[in-house]
Amino acid sequence: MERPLLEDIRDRLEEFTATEKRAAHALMANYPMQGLGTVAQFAEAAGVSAPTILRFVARLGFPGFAEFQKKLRGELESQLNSPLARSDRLPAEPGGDPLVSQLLENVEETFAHLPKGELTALTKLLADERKTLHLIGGRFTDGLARYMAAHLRIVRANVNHVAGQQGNWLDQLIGIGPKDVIVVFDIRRYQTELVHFAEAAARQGATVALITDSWMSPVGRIASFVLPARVAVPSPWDSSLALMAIAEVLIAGVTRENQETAQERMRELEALRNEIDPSTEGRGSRPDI
Amino acid sequence: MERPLLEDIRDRLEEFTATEKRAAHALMANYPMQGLGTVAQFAEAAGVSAPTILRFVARLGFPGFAEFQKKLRGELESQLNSPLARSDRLPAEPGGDPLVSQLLENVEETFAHLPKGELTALTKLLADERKTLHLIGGRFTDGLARYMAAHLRIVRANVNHVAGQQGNWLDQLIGIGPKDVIVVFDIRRYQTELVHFAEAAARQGATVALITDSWMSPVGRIASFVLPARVAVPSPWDSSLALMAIAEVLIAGVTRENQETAQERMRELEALRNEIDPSTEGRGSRPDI
DNA sequence: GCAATCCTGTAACAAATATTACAGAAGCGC
DNA sequence: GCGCTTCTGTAATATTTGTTACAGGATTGC
Repeated sequence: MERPLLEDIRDRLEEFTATEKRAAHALMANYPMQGLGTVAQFAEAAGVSAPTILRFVARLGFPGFAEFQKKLRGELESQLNSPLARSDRLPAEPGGDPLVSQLLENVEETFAHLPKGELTALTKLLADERKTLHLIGGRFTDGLARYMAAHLRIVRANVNHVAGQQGNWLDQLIGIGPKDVIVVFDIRRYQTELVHFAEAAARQGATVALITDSWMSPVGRIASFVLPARVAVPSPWDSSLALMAIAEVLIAGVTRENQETAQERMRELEALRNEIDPSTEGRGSRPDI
Repeated sequence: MERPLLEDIRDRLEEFTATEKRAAHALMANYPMQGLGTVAQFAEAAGVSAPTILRFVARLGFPGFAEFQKKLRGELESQLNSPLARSDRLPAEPGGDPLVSQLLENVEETFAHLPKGELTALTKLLADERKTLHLIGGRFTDGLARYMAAHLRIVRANVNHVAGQQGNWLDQLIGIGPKDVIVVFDIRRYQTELVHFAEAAARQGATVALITDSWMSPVGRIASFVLPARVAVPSPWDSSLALMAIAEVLIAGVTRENQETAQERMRELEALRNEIDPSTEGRGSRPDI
């Protein structure tokens, strides 16, 4: 991240003219709000003329007042979106809804108790491009497997989402062996088909990783990695939110492990996309894929 | 001290017109920064015209945009000058993984800003069994649509997940009309196909509900319900966790609204299951389906 | 079905703001 | 002390922004 403008101004104070110093002091005294009004307001607060403010801003390296304000806004937005700032703005109870509170607590508790070594080891395994990944979920968790596969196949090769009719899953066991990794999402009610699939894959030498609830899917018996999540909420349903959070952390971890390959693949995808639809070029700063 | 404008807006949401609601959502999603730019910028973010923003501001009780901005500036200055905010300006080490912290913040922030009335109204609409629900997502959010559909079709009839090749989506527009509700999951990069599908459905009289990110999918222009979620995390990816949390709250809400019908359907499903596989009977205390 | 009312966007206009040109003052070097 | 350079504010201009008028579409009530 770029250093805050405030630090830059403080370091360069001695190179300013007398009136530029007054502008700098006025800004520092009420940072960043003083710079977010008009040139005239800033000038009045500093006791100088409007063109002097513009010269000050130009000396800081901005082509115009608008760019200067853009920088201040960016800093302010980052600050406002930090955790501490947010707690000051609203009551501590997010919405006061017990369901929402429990959802948050589930995610929080899940990561508080998740073995870091297990998470790190699984991340590295999933980042290993010599392996082929197969992601599979049950009736309610297939969306998570699908979500994770959609992301991983962008940052690495050989990612397969085991989809379609459950009766056809066994077809996809053909050729599975020690170079394969099976990632299973399975929460109550555990699905017998998932257990069978995972057991068969393990017999053929594949590594099995399980993302499940606290009561442990039967797949846990043969899995090399088990990541349990809190799913209980005041509702007739179990919540998959914490499993989703685990999936996102794994996705981010694999992307970080394979940073160069990931960026290469994203560029290729972007190039393909621009061939198909050039109007989407240059939309955002993060990987627009 | 005067109550924050944010709370005032949230409480008065139901008295706003459709476009004023969009202005309110846009402001709430990026409060207060969204209101500190120009009328044109605010209008673009909300997907409405500049005069609509001025009408919105007038309805809030401000004689002009300048007074509205003055109010926002005052709140922001108070916040920046509070001890908590000042301590945030110092370097701080977040406890634990910054990614996990941000995931939690996103969910927390999403529900802190989510309008309760909007959420309640959408829950009731989704619970209305005279309606047919169609859930649709993009490349990364299809899993969420799938997840929500898998739950809803257990507690009510007439739930359709719009799946398959995007080229075939238009087929599913046949027969869609005022009795249909389209639930769209769309985050950056917004998919043109989703926009087209939603626009076509709206033209045919369907109600459109959008679950999106803070920057508002273009679907927001024609949606009757908009639920924005925080998606930014310290990763090359956007996070869908907060959208997932919204989906879970809606699922729980619809289940609560249709409690008797839901229990009836769950019993029927359990009976069907026991005909096929009696060994699973009586496994758990919650609806085992 | 029609009239009245409300909502909304477009276009035009008024007002505000950012920027530039220019001239006077101040400072510095010879 | 003078000439040159730099600094600075005023005024003018260009540009941007806020606001209003108006017209078309949607909604509602009779």
